[in-house]
Amino acid sequence: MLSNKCKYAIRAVLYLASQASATKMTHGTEIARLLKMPVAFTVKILQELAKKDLILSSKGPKGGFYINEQIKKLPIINIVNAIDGADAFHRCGIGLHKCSDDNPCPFHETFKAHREKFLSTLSSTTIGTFCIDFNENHFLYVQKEVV
Amino acid sequence: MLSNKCKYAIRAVLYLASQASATKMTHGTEIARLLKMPVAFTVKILQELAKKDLILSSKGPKGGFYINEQIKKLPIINIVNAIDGADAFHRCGIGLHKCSDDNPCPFHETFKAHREKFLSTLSSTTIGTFCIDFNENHFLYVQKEVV
DNA sequence: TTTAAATAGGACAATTTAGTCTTTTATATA
DNA sequence: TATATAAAAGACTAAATTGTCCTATTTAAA
Repeated sequence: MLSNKCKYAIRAVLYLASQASATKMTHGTEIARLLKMPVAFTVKILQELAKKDLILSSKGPKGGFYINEQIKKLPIINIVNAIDGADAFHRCGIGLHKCSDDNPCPFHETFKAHREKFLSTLSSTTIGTFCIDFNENHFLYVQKEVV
Repeated sequence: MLSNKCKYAIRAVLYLASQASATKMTHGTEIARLLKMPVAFTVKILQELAKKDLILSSKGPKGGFYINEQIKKLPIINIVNAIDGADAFHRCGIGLHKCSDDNPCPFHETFKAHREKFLSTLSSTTIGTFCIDFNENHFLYVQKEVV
């Protein structure tokens, strides 16, 4: 459904949200270390998110990435759209491009229902929802083991 | 959710099901051509399915791939398990390996609920369900355009 | 029995995704 | 102002996925 890159992006933004009460910045390396994600790749993703105005950044010492009130109002789906593209949630479950409501594949109904529900949750949940203390919700973000 | 390879596999098996009334064999190249899928890759997938006893094959002239009554009883999920592995339907929506019912990520409930629904459809729908005439249901299988 | 048509098997190539490294630019602070 | 720290940018590398190609084996039928 979502690419690894996109999953990393969501986790990183959720982390930034958890730090947002202090309007504190965290640099990319630190975020990657805390969330146990690949360092250089994480920084790349953060830079991409910043360029697309989904997070904010500041260069130099004490710099890093952060979010503000405006960004807290954005839904999580914006991250998905920015990283995986807007059609990530409109593909047929068995890969038929011509599959549609009018021309449904055998799994169209059930698959669409699943996809749409997940989509609607991502659309109605804002980044601000996750402005809760990181330490309290550690398990939400951190990959404790790699499979 | 499913890899391209797996989607090709499902479409190929659905096609074989549509031909099963005549217990007719179709060779790999023909299946690929009819379903507009990459030829060599399709044949590879068919061979893999045959090796895993999800379809039957016969070498030589007039040979090809086909299914029998026993195979018609198998659920579609068996194809997914054979190609993508059994855990394809048990991964967290945002990639957290430690996410579970006890330790749910923020999207756990909604994602799981509908993933399970899709899984259950694939588990309860047998290959035999698709033993209907190919020509009548052409649009189900054929990729009419490549995006 | 020869031939041609098909699967079986495995090496190989291309593409996409995932990830690193190096250099440049901006900025806080000593 | 000098220095160190961090993002920005882009080239590069690695791994996984998606495919192709070639050779061997089996088998139906002329």
